[in-house]
Amino acid sequence: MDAFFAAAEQAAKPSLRGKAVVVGGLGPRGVVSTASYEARAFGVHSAMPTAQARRLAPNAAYLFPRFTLYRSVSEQVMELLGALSPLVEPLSLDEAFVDLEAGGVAFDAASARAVGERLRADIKARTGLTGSVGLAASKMLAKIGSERAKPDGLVLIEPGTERELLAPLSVRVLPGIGPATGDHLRRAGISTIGELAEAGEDELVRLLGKTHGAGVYAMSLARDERRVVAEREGKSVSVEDTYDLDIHDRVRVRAEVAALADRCVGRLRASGRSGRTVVLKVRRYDFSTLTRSETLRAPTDDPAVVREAAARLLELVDTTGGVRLLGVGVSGLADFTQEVLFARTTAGEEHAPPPLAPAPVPVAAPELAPSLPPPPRWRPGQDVLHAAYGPGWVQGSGLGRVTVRFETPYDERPGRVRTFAVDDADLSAAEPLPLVR
DNA sequence: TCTGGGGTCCTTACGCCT
DNA sequence: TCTGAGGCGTAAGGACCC
Repeated sequence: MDAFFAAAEQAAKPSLRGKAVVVGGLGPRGVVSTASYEARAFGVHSAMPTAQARRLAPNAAYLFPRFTLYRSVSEQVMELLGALSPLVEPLSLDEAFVDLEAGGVAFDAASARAVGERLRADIKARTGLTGSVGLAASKMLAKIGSERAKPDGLVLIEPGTERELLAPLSVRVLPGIGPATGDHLRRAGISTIGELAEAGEDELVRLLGKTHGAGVYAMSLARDERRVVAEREGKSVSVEDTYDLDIHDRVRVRAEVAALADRCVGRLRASGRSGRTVVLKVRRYDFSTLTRSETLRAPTDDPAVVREAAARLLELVDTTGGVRLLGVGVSGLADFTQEVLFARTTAGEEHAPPPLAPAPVPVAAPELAPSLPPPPRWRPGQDVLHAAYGPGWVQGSGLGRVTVRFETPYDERPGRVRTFAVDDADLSAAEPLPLVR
């Protein structure tokens, strides 16, 4: 999908169509998730601090992400992909690999192109948004093709033309070559994919290590044998928060870690899984990041167990000077719940692991501890419903007032703007409307 | 007012076991 | 009994991706 979050917001909000839109964190430490193409013209791009974006594009609309909307659009698109092939591998909400051969819908360049164009039309009709398609013989080339197809295009890489196409491109277009590896290679005098191929496998292995070097060399020759795999199971679950101001108070740090542990377990349980390794992440005032982890004797989904492990890990780290980020994660995921696991071990195993301390055998599902106070009520971009004026979205709020624009995805023209007291009884939060009726 | 949140994978180091 | 190689699990950090 092209500029996915920003495009979805423009589709939802007629007044933003054709305008610079920036979606991301809006706090003092926020970063840009997605900039509309109009905003990119000002130099705004993903991962840029929002503060910097505001300097470059002060008149753009700045919106919080609305993941429920993006997820529902994503599901619609994935459904269309599923109709093409049983082999669909989602990479994120807005990107997926599809094995057209396995779907039996394409057998040559012409039929693949036809399928791609029909898919783009279907995506547009179903979601109102544009997507780009890359067609090629491997994942790597399909991905490079789709990048070159953006926005709103299709690129087919003919078999046999791959190396010629890759040779002049920057090494940075290859998946797995980021800023660090890119710099590393540049210092070795390698900046294009052609130079990568010329350098040879031995040299790349020497520069980048065995796995990475060999992988990068293969890609430079357009060799990529990775299969499209559907339904990959997640391997970890984590939750983290960056605070607007560094936290210095150790008591407060402990409280935040406990709350994060509960949120993490909430998500773990929602996915019906349990985990064995608890990870605490701390980013200090100077942006140095460290992790501490502890592996339990058995997987757990008990909030108290995770909370206590995280608390123990916190005691291993020095937070004087302040912390800007805290995170709690669980990895080593298993499908067994603790109850099932203990039922198994007590049933017959000779060397059943001793129970965790504290004894984790839950009688009833333990309750999650209450979390911290919710964030401010009205966030830019948020959907609202007014008793008299109907559906709209929050343009901004402050000084006890909230400004709302009343318009829906189905309007052709921008809607009216009105301002209310933040606690106006007629105004309530609402769910996003579908982009297409 | 520099630098999010959710992930994956790889490398290195170390202790332990065979 | 000593020594070494190799495998494995664990821990920590870093690169990368969207």
